[in-house]
Amino acid sequence: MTSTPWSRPARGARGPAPSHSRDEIVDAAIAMADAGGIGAVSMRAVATALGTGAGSLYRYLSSRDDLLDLMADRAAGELRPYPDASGDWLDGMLRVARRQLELYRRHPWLVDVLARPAALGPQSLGWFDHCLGVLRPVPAATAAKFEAIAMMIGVVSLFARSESAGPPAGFDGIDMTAFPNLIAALTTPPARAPGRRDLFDVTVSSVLRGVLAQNGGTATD
Amino acid sequence: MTSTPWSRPARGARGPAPSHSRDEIVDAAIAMADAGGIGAVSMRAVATALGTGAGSLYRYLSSRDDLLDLMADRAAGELRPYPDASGDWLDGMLRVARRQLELYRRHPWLVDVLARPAALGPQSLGWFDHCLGVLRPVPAATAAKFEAIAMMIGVVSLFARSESAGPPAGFDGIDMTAFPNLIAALTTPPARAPGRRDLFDVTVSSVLRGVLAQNGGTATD
DNA sequence: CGAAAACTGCGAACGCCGTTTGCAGTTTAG
DNA sequence: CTAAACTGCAAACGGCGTTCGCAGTTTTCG
Repeated sequence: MTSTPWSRPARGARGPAPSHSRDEIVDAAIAMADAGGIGAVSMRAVATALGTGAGSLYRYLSSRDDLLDLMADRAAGELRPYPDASGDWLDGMLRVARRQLELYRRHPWLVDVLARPAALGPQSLGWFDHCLGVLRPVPAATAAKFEAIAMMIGVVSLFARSESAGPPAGFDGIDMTAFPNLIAALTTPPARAPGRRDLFDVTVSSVLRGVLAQNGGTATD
Repeated sequence: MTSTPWSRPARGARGPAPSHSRDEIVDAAIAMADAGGIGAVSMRAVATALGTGAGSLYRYLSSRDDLLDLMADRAAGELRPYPDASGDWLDGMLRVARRQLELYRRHPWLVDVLARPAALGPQSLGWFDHCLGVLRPVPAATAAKFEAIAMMIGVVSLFARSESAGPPAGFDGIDMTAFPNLIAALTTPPARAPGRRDLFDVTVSSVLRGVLAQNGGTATD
């Protein structure tokens, strides 16, 4: 029913050879997303870049969501090779998180694609498997590890989003006198540029420690 | 140029009295979003619910984004009255965070609306002001407090998103033998339902402590 | 008072989107 | 050699946000 793109073969065995391929389409789509955001990735635009019509893409993909899933998994492949998993598990996860943040910086559209319910592909699963390997020495339940990884993904995407977002819109036409704390905060000059990298490490570490430290690994694992 | 809905008057002073109002439109839009998600809020659908045409809404709103901003600020108003700000600041922020999570549960579309660059309205600013008040006793720089609040918003939205999201899609057509850690994790029976509330509190506390504890409040504030 | 200006609602239209469909041509299976 | 299964492609469908023009209503001002 709800088949993922990886469960369907790339082509049949009867007709003429296809002029394009899934990989080629995904390449073009990623290039457009890198340049103009995920909103620039329309079936018509991708098809035009490939010199064909929008409807022709449906010979290779079952929907636009399908394409986005393929794009996400392709991008996840860029996380290879995975950082060293030996040593302290927290350091290992921090290396993973930093590498993931770099990926989000390289492909800001990934944040939007992952915010939507997505089908996991082999690259994403491989990355997930690596994370579980890093967390192997941690004496926590499996469910807790899953949640820790999910939270790490979320925190990384939060940083990526805040980096690519502009300053908050101005407060035109709003009476500010009712917000004394806000006025006080905004009128004080910004002390200095906060260490973004430190904040990232601190936050990721805090979340991982918080989620995984609540109790020992009972049950099965 | 990029005027917010709050900087534009609700109506002029010359023509006939309007048949509708911004509040009425926002009410209808929120009702539709609660029922069918943010995707169900189309200009045509909202207009139909009000017994008029899609184009007529542009007498009250300058765009659909405008409507979403108004919806978000209306929802933020539901956070009033704000929880007690006295006592330990971490407890105070936890109360704020829990109340915010309840709001997200009541209006799941809020997560999607806030993920997009939004214009802050008076209700949102009032809530922000309250947060700054709770954080007043914390000896940290203003920028750090802003980042702490932003991170708290992000973490709360992560929890809200994970609650409303279904289980991850199956792995049809993917060779699993390459992911030994994943297999091991999936074949172990789930120990027991994890304490979601505890996880929420722990995570929010971890993030706030992590972001705000890195150094004393130097500089001006 | 009367004319001009500024507003109102509204239906039609524009350009974009994802997707479906039908048709003509090509390759393979039996 | 026929029939099935595939290919590319252009047209069309329904939906979207938004714009535009028109007719009617209310206010302002000479």
